Amino acid sequence: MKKQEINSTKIAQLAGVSRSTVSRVINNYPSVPPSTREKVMKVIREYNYFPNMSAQVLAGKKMRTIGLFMIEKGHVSSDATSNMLLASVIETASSKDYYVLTHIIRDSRDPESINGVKEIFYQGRIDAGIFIGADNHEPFIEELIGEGFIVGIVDQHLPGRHEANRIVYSFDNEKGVMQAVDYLVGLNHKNIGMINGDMKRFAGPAKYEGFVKAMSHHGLPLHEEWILPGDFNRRSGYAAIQGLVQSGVKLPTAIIAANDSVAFGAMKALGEHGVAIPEDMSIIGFDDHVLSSYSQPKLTTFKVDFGYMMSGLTLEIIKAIENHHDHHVNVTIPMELVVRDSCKKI
Amino acid sequence: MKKQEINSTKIAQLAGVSRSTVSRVINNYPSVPPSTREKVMKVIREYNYFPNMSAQVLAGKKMRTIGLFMIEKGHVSSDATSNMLLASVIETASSKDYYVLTHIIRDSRDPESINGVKEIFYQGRIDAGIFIGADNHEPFIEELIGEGFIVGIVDQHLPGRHEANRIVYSFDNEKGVMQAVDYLVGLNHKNIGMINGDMKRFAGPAKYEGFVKAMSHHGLPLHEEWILPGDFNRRSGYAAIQGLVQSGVKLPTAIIAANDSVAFGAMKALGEHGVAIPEDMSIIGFDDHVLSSYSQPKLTTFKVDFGYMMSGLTLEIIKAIENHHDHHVNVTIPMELVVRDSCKKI
DNA sequence: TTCTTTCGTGAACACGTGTTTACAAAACAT
DNA sequence: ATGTTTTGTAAACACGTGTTCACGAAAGAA
Repeated sequence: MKKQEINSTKIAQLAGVSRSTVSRVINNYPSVPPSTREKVMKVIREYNYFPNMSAQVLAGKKMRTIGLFMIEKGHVSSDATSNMLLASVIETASSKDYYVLTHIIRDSRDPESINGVKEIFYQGRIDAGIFIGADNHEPFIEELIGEGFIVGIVDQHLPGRHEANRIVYSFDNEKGVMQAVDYLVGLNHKNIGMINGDMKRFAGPAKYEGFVKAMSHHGLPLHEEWILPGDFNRRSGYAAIQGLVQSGVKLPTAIIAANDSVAFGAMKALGEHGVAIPEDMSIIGFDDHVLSSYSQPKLTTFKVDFGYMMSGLTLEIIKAIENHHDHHVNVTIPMELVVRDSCKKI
Repeated sequence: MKKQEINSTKIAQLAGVSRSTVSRVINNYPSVPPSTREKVMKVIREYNYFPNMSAQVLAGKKMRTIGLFMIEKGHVSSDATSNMLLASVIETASSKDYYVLTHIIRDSRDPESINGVKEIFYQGRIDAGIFIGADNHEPFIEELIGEGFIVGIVDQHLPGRHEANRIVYSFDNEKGVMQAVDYLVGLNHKNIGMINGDMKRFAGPAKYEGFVKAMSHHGLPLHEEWILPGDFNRRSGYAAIQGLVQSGVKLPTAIIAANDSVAFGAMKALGEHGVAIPEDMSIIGFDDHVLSSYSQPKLTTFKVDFGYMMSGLTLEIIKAIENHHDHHVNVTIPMELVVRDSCKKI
């Protein structure tokens, strides 16, 4: 392990200046004249010298590293989405000369697991952390914010919570569902049901709120038996329809699914019961999953720009790191209806 | 930014011992008696103290961080595979208390791009790096190994290259293709063609070697016009078949594709020309892509265990980091034939 | 020319930790 | 009771860098 033997002292000796001057050259101090600067730079380039990061950080500089924490509650989300989220964060960070430390949280209720996360922050491995897939108001995240760490959260919204160092980016789930209801009403639907997602996550309650508001706005009654629980998974969509059919109640003419996976599950169950889509039942999803344009029929859904979201969040995080004064942001991003073949005018 | 105000000196004062003793407690020195240890640990826990990583590294400890470099030559590989590779590395590293810094290399021929990679190594941000998607004998990787950095490479094989600090894990592409030929010969095929992958990558030449060897072993002639170039992408499989059909030469009765994507492209082109699979043409792929069991017909292919590969590679990398003596490994992993519906006895 | 200001740079200190050295106190052996 | 080993801990140094402070040299002003 003979590497890393070159340091700023050696560079200083070779260039015939003091170590301070080397440091000034590296950090672009204007006081050093061009002749000296070039003399030092020549040696630096020749010896492939890069300042040691640990020493720089110890001396007060930033790590230039962002932690990316992906919370995966049981369900393995090995789909293309998390890949895109990750790529977007990495590329955006990279463009600002920042690095990304990726970490997977298998179970955010396991003390051992969250201790590992706290360790990363307290050890000073990262300047800030981004959490993906967190429940609303996850205690250990609140604790980190309370300790003064900079935290970015995706798809979460805590009304009234605008503390320093909390950067929140969310999609406008509420307005999305309202738009979905508007669209279905425009197709003459009056009996509209919903399969929601996990109510502990932000998107669940938000979508519920939107549904209630929109139905009330159109003067339509709310049938409790058509508001089905789910957890954002395909299986839960399947189970919701199964339960609904087996309960024997009249079916709605349209269903809003919390996301495309749920919609796929529901479509499978509906197919098995001989309910034709969109002839007998219109269905609308969320997220514009890659498979949505391959399903049978092609799924009408809402397109959400994950790349835009993560890029914006990452830039805001970097701003928070570099600004001394405390920084907080709460951005809501609209989604866009993509009309395909799963809804029909009645 | 009031955090991180707690350090080992404070802990020492609060526990009524010297800073050295605190350090000894943290690093599990046997010389400190249980009473003292407990006294110190109590304060450490109470104040949520974690040693500062930068200071530890500066004092000689390891970063406990592995760089994961994903080389993406133009083609965006946003598929499930890279996600699994990443997850496997992170989980394995995490189990040994190591962290992963993920970096995307958009173009490994761009000097700016490779300078960014070198910077990560030379700054001491990582103890070792893993490269995914590298060409054989990529110059900047060789340079890093030459500098004494620990490097892990996936799916590469440089005969005779067993230098220290080079950890190579590859699938046995050569034997895989030989097995494929054996299987097809067992189905009475004699006219066997191949659509290969990028010859600059390891898997390309290895598969070609295997093909030549196996055909010769069975005493079958090598038809040069049936050995088609490709680059591991769906499009290249499509183009290969298009070219073959348009050239007017007699078609083989079976084709070995470099991977499943290539096979899918080939199947699409064959379908467009009215060639039925497997009736008129048998086809066999590699990698057991998630879509392979959904294609029409379901694709016979070779299953490769990426998780096993990355996990093994990561563990070996950690061994190299922690062992003082130089370490090198070159592991070849077999693949397993998965028979589905795309090959037929003639 | 002499005094003042600007410019350039070296010396010294700080950051937080691991480790080596040295030394006192306790335990043991005679 | 005295000499010897063991045990536990404190003080000092090292790691590589950024930054402050002070000071000499050069440039400008009177």
